[in-house]
Amino acid sequence: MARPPLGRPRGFDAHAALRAALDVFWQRGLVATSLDDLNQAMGLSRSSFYACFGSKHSLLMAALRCYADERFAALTAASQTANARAAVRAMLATIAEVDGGSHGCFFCNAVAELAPGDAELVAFAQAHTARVARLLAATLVRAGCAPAQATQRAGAALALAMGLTTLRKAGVPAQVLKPLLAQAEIWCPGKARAAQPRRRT
Amino acid sequence: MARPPLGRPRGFDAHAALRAALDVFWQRGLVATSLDDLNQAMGLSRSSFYACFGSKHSLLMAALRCYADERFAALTAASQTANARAAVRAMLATIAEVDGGSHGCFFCNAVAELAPGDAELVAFAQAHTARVARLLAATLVRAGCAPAQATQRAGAALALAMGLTTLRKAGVPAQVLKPLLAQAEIWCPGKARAAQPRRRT
DNA sequence: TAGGTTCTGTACAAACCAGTCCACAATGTA
DNA sequence: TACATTGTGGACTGGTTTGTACAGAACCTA
Repeated sequence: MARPPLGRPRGFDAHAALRAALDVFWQRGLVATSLDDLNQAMGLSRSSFYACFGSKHSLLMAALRCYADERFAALTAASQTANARAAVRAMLATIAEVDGGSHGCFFCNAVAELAPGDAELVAFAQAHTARVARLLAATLVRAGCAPAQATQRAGAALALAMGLTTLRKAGVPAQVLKPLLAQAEIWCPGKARAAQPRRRT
Repeated sequence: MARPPLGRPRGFDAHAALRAALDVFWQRGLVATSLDDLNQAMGLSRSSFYACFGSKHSLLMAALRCYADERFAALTAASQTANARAAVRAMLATIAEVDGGSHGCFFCNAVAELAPGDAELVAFAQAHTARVARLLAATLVRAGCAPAQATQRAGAALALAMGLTTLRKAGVPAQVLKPLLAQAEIWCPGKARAAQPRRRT
């Protein structure tokens, strides 16, 4: 077992090609990107492309999975910050990608462009959304949030961060958006906020 | 003045056709929708289409403006609810379109699919986003929020509501999303919240 | 070196795309 | 009725789309 591959070996790195394809998809949009665009960016010919990736749609799904897994890994790392409140903050900043360019979140873009018409994509999006929400809720609990509230607060915080990526694409500058993320900290218990002076009116 | 139009009158209602086109764009995606799709839905031929709308892109922009204006009118109506807190709630529900289908928000979809490559769309998106945020901030102020904080809270609430539309497209059921909207009410001053028991730890 | 296996460049096919053109139909005015 | 003006149906164009076919190159084993 662990046989060396038979025949002529590939002249390219499939994962590097996938990353290149992801960038092109991200920049130009999913439907708007043609196979010629992709092959040019990946540096391979039509036959190599089809032999390796099968079709445009399966390449798209592979790129989406690649992106989502990368982001989830970054999210997991952020969630392990010692200070739980800082971990929540880091996670939300990671989701919102406020320091990224103005192309928004690739996952959100894919969902907005293809759902609900693409069943495979919706199934993946559902699963990915769920795991992110779970991780965020767990971190909120670690920050002192009651489990019963954590799910809803995690969902709201996730929506807030995702919405920021859309606002970024809509032309709102990053420096305007960045402070908005701090508004989510109101869902983290255990800290006094000058912004919330009254308890009851 | 007010001359009767010369020559043969149009055999269709341009605004109804625009609405039909909007629906097709919304359902299938912007780039993925072809002129044949559109003309079939609008019930008109290629020449009539080009005579009336000029190009696919200008039809798209017209549909987007139509949609945005309709939503902004609904938002304005919601903002005039007597009770300011209820007005905020109604505005957020309007933005999130939680009771709509699973095709999300057409405006968000358009931004996600075409920005930042489409300068005309980005310019419009920026302007529309700004007017919505302004209206929301003003309503927050009416609800008792300090003007200095209202802008940021309005931005955060807007992002939350927009994010919910993306989550909806990602396959999260509406009944899960709907209660998340209530989390935004934490930004409305003047109400006791059982969810925020401690002031300091 | 010989043979089996896998990659790759190019040509090709069939469908689809946005947009143009033109003959003709339908209207108002004189 | 004759004419000017505008809308409409359908054919047409030149280009692009995704996907396939095939001949040959590159590699491993024996």
